[in-house]
Amino acid sequence: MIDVKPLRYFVALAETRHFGRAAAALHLSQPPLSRQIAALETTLGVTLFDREPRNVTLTAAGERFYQDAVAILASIEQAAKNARAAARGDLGALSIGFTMCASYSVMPRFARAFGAAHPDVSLRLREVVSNDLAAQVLSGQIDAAIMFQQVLPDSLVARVVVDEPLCVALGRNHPLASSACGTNPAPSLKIAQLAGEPFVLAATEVAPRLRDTIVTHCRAGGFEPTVRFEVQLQQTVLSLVDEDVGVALVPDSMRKAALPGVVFRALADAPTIEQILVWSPTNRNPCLAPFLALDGMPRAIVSGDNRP
Amino acid sequence: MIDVKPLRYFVALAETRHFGRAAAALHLSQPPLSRQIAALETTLGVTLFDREPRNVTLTAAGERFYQDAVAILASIEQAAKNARAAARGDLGALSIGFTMCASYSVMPRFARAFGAAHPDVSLRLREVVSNDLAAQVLSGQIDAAIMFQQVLPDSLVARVVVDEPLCVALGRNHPLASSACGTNPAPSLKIAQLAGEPFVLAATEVAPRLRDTIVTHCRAGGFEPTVRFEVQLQQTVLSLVDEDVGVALVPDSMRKAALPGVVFRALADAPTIEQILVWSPTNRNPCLAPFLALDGMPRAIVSGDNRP
DNA sequence: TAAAAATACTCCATAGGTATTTTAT
DNA sequence: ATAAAATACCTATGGAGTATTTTTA
Repeated sequence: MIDVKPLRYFVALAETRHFGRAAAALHLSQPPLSRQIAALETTLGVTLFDREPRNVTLTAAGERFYQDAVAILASIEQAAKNARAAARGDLGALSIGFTMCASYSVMPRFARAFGAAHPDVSLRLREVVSNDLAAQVLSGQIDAAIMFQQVLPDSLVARVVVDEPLCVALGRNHPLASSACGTNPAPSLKIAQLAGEPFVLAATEVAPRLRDTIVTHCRAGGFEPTVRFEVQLQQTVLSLVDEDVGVALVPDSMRKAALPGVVFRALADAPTIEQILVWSPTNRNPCLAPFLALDGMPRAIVSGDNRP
Repeated sequence: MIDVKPLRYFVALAETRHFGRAAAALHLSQPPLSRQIAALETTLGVTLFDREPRNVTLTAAGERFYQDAVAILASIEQAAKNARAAARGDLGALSIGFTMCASYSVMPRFARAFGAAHPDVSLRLREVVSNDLAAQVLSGQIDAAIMFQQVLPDSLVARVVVDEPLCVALGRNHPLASSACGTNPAPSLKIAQLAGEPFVLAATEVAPRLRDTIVTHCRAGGFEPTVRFEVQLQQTVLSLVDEDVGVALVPDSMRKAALPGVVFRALADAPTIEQILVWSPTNRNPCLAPFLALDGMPRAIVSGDNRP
């Protein structure tokens, strides 16, 4: 296998077409250059230069080899740069899993900020329905996840990235929806006003904390919510409210996902629901640290160390 | 600059993830492999492997460097192959200049045969009007030329590639054209029948031998041709005949370039005109020899040695 | 404790230097 | 005759081998 040194010598000679000057440019005396070139020609089994006492020229094979050699030397330089960039986290890939609810709150902001700061890192965004995100982070399938606040394995750490109030979603024809008309801003609803309404709720296994928060708030208002429909996604919650089959408490950012038949109203003394960014502190992906260090990334630490 | 040896060692280790087995695969003992990898990491300023006593794994930077290293090693192999192919004349470029007249005779055949036998040689075909082809071959602008037979500089060699009879080109309304009707094959014309006709001829400086041949043949038929129009290209000769402004003797292969108003007729005792392939015996382009050795390439040697 | 990588130390192959010869104009 | 590349010969760097130590699961 041809070595890099002969390639560098060859390129220098091809460019000067003079053994003495090429050797000088290489900080080398002339004889070793002659020997290296001769050895290279022997290895290739090809004459690269036509030598005349005052005229060294490339053969056709030499011309071709020159093009290739220059490209090879450049690609070696580039490989070193790439390795360093990858070690810094400036080059590579980062997989982020997130519940679809996050796509209305922090995810777009993170994606824009990270993409601008690290254009050579491929950000692989994985929307998921179920709540196996923590397991995926543990197994290394994804580098980080954004999900509703929940109890995590000890080996994972997390940070709150969203803490938003819940609001009320009502069908357009619901009596409490029309009471908003004409008033600006519409007055907050009190949770007690929803007593007896059929509720649309996310399933416990998908978003336990969200469901707990809603149920607890209803109880504080003096009633037990009637769970008419149980779904997985907040988007589906709204689709059902849109059909006027029930009411719901949803994260405020879901207002972005408004459907024609859905009216949102603020909730007095609204409880908040947190979304957290979860990762493994043993994660070796150098792209993760820059992601965690993003400008505008909330700092609140939920548990453990915040360094990967 | 990183050397090839460390790259090979790195790739072997990346693929086995085991210093001992990688060293064995490299026909090497383990310590030098450890040292080379450590030196590579120092050079790059990057950790490529996470070493645990029973588990060597690539870091993110290592994964990236592995991709690049494999590509580099492959491109070095390829460069060596390319150089050898270029030396054999299987890879490169060959410039052939030719008069446009040749594009109706041998050029297409040569191009097809050469392209099939040497798919990686770029055949650069240069159509020219004037007769400076010999000068271009001498100066190295083109590797070979196809032209009408003519006197050449001593330093060039040539070979006849076409020797074709002349035929008569007449306007459709010419009396001698209509006499062909109903007879198959049309009888040959005798040159004496063209006595007194206005002739369209190529200029002496463009195709001296062709012009000489025509004039000589007319004289043998007992008349001196009246040169009404003098042009550079045989294509233009036919355009003028098409307009019925004169008659012409043209190489038989020009029948392919028939225009609507042109009728061709064979000529009794037709003189022939040769086209030659010209090259410099000192030409260093390895692609030239395969071209000269093409199957179906006529062997007749006009002058000098036929080896470049 | 054991498998495996890192380190210590030695040796030799080879790259590079100096002096000289060869070569082709 | 001369510029320039090739060759001869010597030196020294550094890569590879053997033996040993260190590491951590």
